[in-house]
Amino acid sequence: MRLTDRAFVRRLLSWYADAARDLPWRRTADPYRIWVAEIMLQQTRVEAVVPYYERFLERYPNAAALAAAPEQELLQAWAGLGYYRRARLLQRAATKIAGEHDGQFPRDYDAIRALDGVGGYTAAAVASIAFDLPFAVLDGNVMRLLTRLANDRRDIAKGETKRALAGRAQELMDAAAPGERGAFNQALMELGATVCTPKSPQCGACPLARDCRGLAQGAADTLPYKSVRPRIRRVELAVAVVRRGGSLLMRQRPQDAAIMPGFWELPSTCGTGGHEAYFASLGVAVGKKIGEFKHSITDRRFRGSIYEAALHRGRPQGHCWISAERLSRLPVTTISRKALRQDMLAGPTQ
DNA sequence: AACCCGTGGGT
DNA sequence: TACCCAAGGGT
Repeated sequence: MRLTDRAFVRRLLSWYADAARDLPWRRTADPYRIWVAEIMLQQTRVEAVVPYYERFLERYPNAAALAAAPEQELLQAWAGLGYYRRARLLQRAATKIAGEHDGQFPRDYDAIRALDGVGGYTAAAVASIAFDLPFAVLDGNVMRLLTRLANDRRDIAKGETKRALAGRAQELMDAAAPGERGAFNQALMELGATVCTPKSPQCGACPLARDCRGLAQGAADTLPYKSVRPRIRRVELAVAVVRRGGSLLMRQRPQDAAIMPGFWELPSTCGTGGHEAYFASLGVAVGKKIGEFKHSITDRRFRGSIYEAALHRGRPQGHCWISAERLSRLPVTTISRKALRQDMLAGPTQ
């Protein structure tokens, strides 16, 4: 007996009613708060978002407050969450809401989709969760779930496959009743995130297991198939910690930098060999190595060495002395925060 | 379509 | 250790 789409929806919602995690953004009906959550959740795990979410909303409780935020303060609130373009696009969209929409969050799909930083996924998520509109989401969780259920071995890196899966997700959404749309989308993603996981899926706890063709073929954990493999670039990095009293020598990344524009960082240079020469050109004398760190940024793998250092000449071009007090209110790159943490462990110098 | 953008946790 | 990949979007 084939599972009808309506039965699929009912079984999934029944499971979700019991199994849904209690998450901060599930305790509100405010479209602004739901939107902020969805932006933070883009390519980012729930556990990483939670500590940022409440703090961010306390600071920026509505679109007008977000639109008015100083950029450095906004980036500081986002620092460590990654994909920093999201923060700027979020603010641009908030300005649009405060202006063009008169402070009212747009209530139809096309207007939501037109907001900066909102693509197909986020527009469907906000439209369904905040306004009960019948738009199906398609994210990594849903693709994994659907390909496993159908034992579908098509390549999810291809647009054609994604369009087909989006069509299937929308068919299922069309079987959801008014009042169920937001929960249905969240239930699909929740099942993908907690049961139908990429590795070692918990098929014994899955409400759809007896209708899963991937499981029947013993192949659930080999799906989905994705052709593209990223190529990894390895980068060596040397970082200098220069202290003067309670201040640190820092520099600000250019506004047009590809990575982390506008963020503050310790003086640093790529490559293993020539870091002394580079630091010398700044007037910085490198002392002993006080630590190491690792860090990944998308396809780059940084291995860093941290050096204690001193400045003899004047303050080098483009660098500033920043007190710890002021630094706490500025956006600092994660690499520099890791280096400073290591420096503190090595023993705070004078 | 292909490439770019962070970060942390799981295996 | 090395790799995978997550509630994606912009260009």
